[in-house]
Amino acid sequence: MLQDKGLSESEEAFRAPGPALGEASAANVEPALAAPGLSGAALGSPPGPGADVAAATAEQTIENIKVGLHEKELWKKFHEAGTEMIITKAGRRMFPSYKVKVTGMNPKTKYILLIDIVPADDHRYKFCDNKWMVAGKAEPAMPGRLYVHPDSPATGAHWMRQLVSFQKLKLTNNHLDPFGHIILNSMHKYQPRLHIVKADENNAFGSKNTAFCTHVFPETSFISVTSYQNHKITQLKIENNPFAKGFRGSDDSDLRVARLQRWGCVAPGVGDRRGSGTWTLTLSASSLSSCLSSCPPHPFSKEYPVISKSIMRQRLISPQLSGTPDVGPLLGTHQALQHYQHENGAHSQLTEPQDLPLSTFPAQRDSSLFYHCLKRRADSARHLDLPCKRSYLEAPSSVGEDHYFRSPPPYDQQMLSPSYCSEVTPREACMYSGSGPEIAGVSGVDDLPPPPLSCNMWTSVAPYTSYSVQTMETVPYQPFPTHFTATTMMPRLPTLSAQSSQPPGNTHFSVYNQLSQSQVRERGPSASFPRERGLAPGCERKPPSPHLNAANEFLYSQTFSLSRESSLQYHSGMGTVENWTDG
DNA sequence: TCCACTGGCACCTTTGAAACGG
DNA sequence: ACCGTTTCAAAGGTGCCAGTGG
Repeated sequence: MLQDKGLSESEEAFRAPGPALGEASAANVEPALAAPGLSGAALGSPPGPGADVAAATAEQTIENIKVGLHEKELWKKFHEAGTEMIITKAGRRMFPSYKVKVTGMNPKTKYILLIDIVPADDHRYKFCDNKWMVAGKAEPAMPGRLYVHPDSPATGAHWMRQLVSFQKLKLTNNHLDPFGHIILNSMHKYQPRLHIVKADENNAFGSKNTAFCTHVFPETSFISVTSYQNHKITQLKIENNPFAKGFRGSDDSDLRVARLQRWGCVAPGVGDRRGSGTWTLTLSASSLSSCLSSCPPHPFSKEYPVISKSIMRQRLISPQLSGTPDVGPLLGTHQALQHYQHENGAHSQLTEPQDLPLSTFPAQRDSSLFYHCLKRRADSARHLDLPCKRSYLEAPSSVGEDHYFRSPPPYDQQMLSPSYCSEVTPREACMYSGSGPEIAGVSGVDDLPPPPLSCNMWTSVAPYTSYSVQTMETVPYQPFPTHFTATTMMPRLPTLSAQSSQPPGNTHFSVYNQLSQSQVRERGPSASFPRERGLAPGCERKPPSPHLNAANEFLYSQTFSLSRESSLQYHSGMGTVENWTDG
């Protein structure tokens, strides 16, 4: 299902100017790729000598896949300021957009790449005193959805040929979103995760080599907002997003604002390009004129940073900002504080996020690397039979994006979920959901009844911080003997992780999964699940490909497969763990 | 009164079809 | 007829802002 559009999108992203891939990706050059006949350049072209290719690809398993975050430096900039993502009813793209460079895939094997966004914690936030503070307990999570890359499934060669761009992913706060956008709660913190699922036609889900891996880049975490709270984020967006170019200060009025700003003359009312601003003019005409005349003219350059209206406005609002004579010292102080916290591990002692700016949260994970591999051994291909997932959507075909799926819910909340489809509304936005019985079977928790599937069960997505893990600077392959989920196991690294020697920018989490043979055997027949009940016309009109269904169901099932002991797997490795449950 | 949220706006980039020329 | 380039309009992505409602 290679879509030209998606391909061009990826190609465009690959050619787009900007920071190169982060160090993490640079380090992700796989030995397999360096094998004779399989150089990186050769991946996108017909392979070299067959023997070499065969030898190289034989070693390329799911755990060898490396993912590098594109524009890592940009992400880090946002991260340091506390990334915010606008969510709207109609859906808003993420910026920076999620783009990755993938290496280490088998060029001939088909993979599905998908993203889900899970709560980073169970707090609701508010922006107070120029920093994010906890404002209470999180609201029930929105129905989890997956965004499957439109190129999926595609061969490893395809994915590795160019950047994989998820820039068309959209976020919404509309609980009844009919477009399949990822639904989030405003003022909550989230963590995007990338899943790579093996989906080769000759090796589909259920075959003995089925596996998937999950990659988490802590610097991509963000707080969802309906309007920007932090002016630094606004400014970063304006400066870096081409679509926001219209808000870059480039005319005379903004020049004047910048000039005023540089000399400490805050003059609300100037710089409004459309004349529709409502700033209160606090400077007299004479003082304004004085400021203007006393400020030296300057060209736009980095030396004279552009000051947008948003900065002006927010500085006026914020007492801390309004008295600041220059943007430089302001930002410098903020960054210096963050630097201090990082350098001294100060934030590692702060257990109450209320006291922390957003930027300090991710830093707790920045210095740590989580990596795990789990071989999946399945002797049955029963779950290969993946009928069309039910759809609760009656979206027009033009907007029926089959690359959106429901995201796997957390294990613990699934178990507490009410019955399936009990409160499904016609416009319920989940496009395709997974199925239940096999999921329950996979869980391996035999004493627990299969969780009745319900849309309600998706209304809660556990924070990926539900389980703590230790710092792991090395990334050994480590088989998981028991049930495992990528959804709920996203670790909150212990606070001491900030003291790790691992550079923050070099780390991300990778989780590799593979079911045990016995687990698959215990799976009940898929047919036992009433999939077709409540099937919406939209599903029939545009059913997802079996691969996408499989991806969804696979991840879905992995969610259910978590058992308590699985979280203990995080104990293995280096480092210490204070506690394993999120208090 | 506060503040999260919404819809409309202007500005901009992107995209794709049409027009044009070699 | 084909191909490559240019032009242009529509579509869509931005942040801003006044208004709304809980």
